[in-house]
Amino acid sequence: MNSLAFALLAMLARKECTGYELTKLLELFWQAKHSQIYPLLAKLEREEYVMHTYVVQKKKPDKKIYRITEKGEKRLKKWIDIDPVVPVVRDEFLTKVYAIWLTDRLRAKELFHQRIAFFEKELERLNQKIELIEQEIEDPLNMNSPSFGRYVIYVRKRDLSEEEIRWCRWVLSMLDHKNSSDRA
Amino acid sequence: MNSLAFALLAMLARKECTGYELTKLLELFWQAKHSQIYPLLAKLEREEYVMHTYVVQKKKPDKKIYRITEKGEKRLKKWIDIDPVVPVVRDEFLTKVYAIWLTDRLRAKELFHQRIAFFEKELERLNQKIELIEQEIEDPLNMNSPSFGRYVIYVRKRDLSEEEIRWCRWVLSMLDHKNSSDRA
DNA sequence: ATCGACATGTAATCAGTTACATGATTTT
DNA sequence: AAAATCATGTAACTGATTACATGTCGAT
Repeated sequence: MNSLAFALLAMLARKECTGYELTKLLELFWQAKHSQIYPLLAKLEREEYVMHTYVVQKKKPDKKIYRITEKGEKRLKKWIDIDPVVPVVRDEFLTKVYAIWLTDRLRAKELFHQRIAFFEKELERLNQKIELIEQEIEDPLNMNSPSFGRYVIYVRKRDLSEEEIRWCRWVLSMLDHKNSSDRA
Repeated sequence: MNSLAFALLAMLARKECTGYELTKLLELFWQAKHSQIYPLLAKLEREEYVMHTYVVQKKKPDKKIYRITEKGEKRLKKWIDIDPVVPVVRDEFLTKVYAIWLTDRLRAKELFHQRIAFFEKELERLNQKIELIEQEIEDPLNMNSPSFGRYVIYVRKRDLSEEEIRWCRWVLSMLDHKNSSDRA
């Protein structure tokens, strides 16, 4: 049972999903390709943490709807009680920022402008999602609601995106004001 | 040449390091164990992106000090010009938050209190680092300074840590006020 | 006396990505 | 006519972690 397995269980505890749906829903906090998810779902089923029903469709490919089992929910609950491991972040952008003194000011500014553009698009998407949840769920801020976690995670992502943009603008202002001596 | 290879080059472009030092310095934006770093340094050396000098020590184990080569710096500069891939974040804490409705309020609060404690310790460490850079480097906000990137990355991490703490406190306030009906 | 810092490496395993494979329907 | 969405899977490879291996010095 690895972290991804628990991420799948956490998703399925809230609502039943196909592997295809899980791949997309998981992007919120644990990126994984379908090639990793399908075999893992099969493994979780062999170990009786999840089960599926096969649904035949005519206009679309057939699908497997997965549900969490009693055993799966118990396992998940027990896992929540042990302390989470430290987060891992791997971001190529930061490596480029680290080495930015090797570049010229133009490329430096471009890098940050692109980053801002990326997070502004993210912001828009996240705000839409948040509004949608607020409309659909009667009380997403009641922690007994299965949507509580999902809701606050979206809010977190929005807040952090906004902070990231603020930081980018701050760096850009430094890039504009401070550098009279540009080697390039 | 993978992302980690460029992270190593970016580090070595700023200053020469041993593999041991790189392992620790890298934590700032790309976590990797020494078992991944040592073989990769050897590979980068075979490909002439870095070179090392062997230093014999008496009170400590001997070490290899790595430096970036001309070829390495050229390769790194070229890489900065291509667009960074999207960041990957994998954080078990968020999976637990997603599934928090399955737990009782006590555990929920504990989870967020622990998270706050973790980031407060981080904050302290980061602020110390930032102060140190401000003392040591005459003008860290000049983008021609090899410490520019390092400096702004520390500031970013501090800002994001503060935002994370604010968000945790917000969730905690929800956990306190909103839940009259607790199943546990 | 035990633990952490310094320092480098390999082997085995696990996790994650890319590519291969198929195929209907809907949108551009 | 081409691309995107839906839908599931396997194979090959690359990236990352854990465990094995060694050894001194200084601090507690």
